[in-house]
Amino acid sequence: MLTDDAGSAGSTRSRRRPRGSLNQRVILDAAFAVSERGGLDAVTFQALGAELGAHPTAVYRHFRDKDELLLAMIDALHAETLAELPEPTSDWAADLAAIARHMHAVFVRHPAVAAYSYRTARREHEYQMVERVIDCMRRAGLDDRDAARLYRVFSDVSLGYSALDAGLASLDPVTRNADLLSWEIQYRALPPGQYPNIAAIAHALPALDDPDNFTTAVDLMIEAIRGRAAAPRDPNAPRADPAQPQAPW
Amino acid sequence: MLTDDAGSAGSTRSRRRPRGSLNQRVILDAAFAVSERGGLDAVTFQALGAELGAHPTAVYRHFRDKDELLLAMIDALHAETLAELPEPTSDWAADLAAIARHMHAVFVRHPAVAAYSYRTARREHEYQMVERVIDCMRRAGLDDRDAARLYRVFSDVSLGYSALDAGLASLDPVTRNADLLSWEIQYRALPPGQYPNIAAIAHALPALDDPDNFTTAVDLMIEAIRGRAAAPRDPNAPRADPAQPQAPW
DNA sequence: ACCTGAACACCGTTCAAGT
DNA sequence: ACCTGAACACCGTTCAAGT
Repeated sequence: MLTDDAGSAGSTRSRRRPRGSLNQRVILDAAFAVSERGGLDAVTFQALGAELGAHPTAVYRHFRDKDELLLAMIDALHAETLAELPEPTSDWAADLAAIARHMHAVFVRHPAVAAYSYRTARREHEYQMVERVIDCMRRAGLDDRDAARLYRVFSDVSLGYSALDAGLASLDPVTRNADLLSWEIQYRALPPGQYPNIAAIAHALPALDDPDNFTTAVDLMIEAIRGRAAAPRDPNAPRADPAQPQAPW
Repeated sequence: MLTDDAGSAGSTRSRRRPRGSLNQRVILDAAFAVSERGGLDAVTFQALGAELGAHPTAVYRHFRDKDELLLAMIDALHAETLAELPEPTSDWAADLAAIARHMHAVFVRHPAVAAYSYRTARREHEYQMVERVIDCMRRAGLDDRDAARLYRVFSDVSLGYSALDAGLASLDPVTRNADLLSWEIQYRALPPGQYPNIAAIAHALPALDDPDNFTTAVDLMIEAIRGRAAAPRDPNAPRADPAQPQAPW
């Protein structure tokens, strides 16, 4: 005997939601739905209210503020990546490439949120991603110090590059095409006298959004990690003072 | 005989600006001043008006809209990088590292703007940065196709990583410290049974904002570029169809 | 406990009006 | 040509009130 008028007339989303049916999961789904249509800027409390069939400020009962909602959306990206990731194999390099490729794919699929993902989510699924990358680094044969450093660098490069590609993908079509075309046309029209190197290789320039750019970056990182795992550490590199024992974590 | 009341009382920024003294240069300086104090969100037309001693909408005479202003700010970052960059030497690898390091330094110095720099500025100073990076790639001995691809990847990694670090730096102090501390504390408190690899190398984890992270990323890229320049191209890699001649750009 | 209504102090952008 | 004033359709967040 709810005041629910489902099935009758009314605009697309104005169905009234029964009391108590609002929760973080439902709100997150609504936030992604809105962001997919109009970008992250479209994720306003008013839009969420309309999408959910609730009052705009009802969301405040479930997320302290907008930042809290954003961090939950970022963690959802990590969750989606993990869900699609195949089990680790015996090949650390292949596993590392798979992690990066899947993360990139998920980010580009949800560009509006991904463009904001320089924030540390500090949530469960982010921890699990970290765990898997460090696992690869240790299996590569790196010592703790290199494993820790290169985990961080590999993750940051993958994240930063994915965010970059997502940022491009999340632009409104008009702006994005202007950015993309500037590489197809504008750069090839630059005066060769002033820009001789651009002119010389303009014929080979990959598109700004060529997905091979990212995979090449990942390949380069793995090649370099392989080299470092094989080579002995540079004796000139700064070292932790041996008089200070390692902390007992 | 201007209606200028300089020197008398009045609030910090309310000096009235003489007609005709507004231009893109002056507005850009004001925009950076505002963004340095309160982040990019603080760069509103009202704030610009107050900073300039002019009506908020006066800016519209000089920039079509806010996007146009933002792109000009990004190009200003490239200009600042170029201004601080030493002349190229005979060592392409050192030159490449210098370009990346200077760009990163400028980005972290202007974090609010840099966090938005996934946009292609399509302006003079961006062109000059591109020219210099491609120059290094060609001096490394790469053929046109590799020079073009690796220019793009190296630039994107440098840009993406710099934007990531800038994003972290541009957070308000409270939020930033929460993100930073999560690596100092939260990650070391994770259950070792569930996260064995994190636990194993937690003692060696670099800080989220450790500048060596970025330089390590640059070093890895250069090591891999050096490897590719030395090695003959992989014959199994996909190749352009030799029946299709190169476009005559 | 969960949600709504109304209010507050903001935004970017447009457009007619002033000088 | 350059700048101002007023208006429009929005924002996130707070808080008292309803159920």
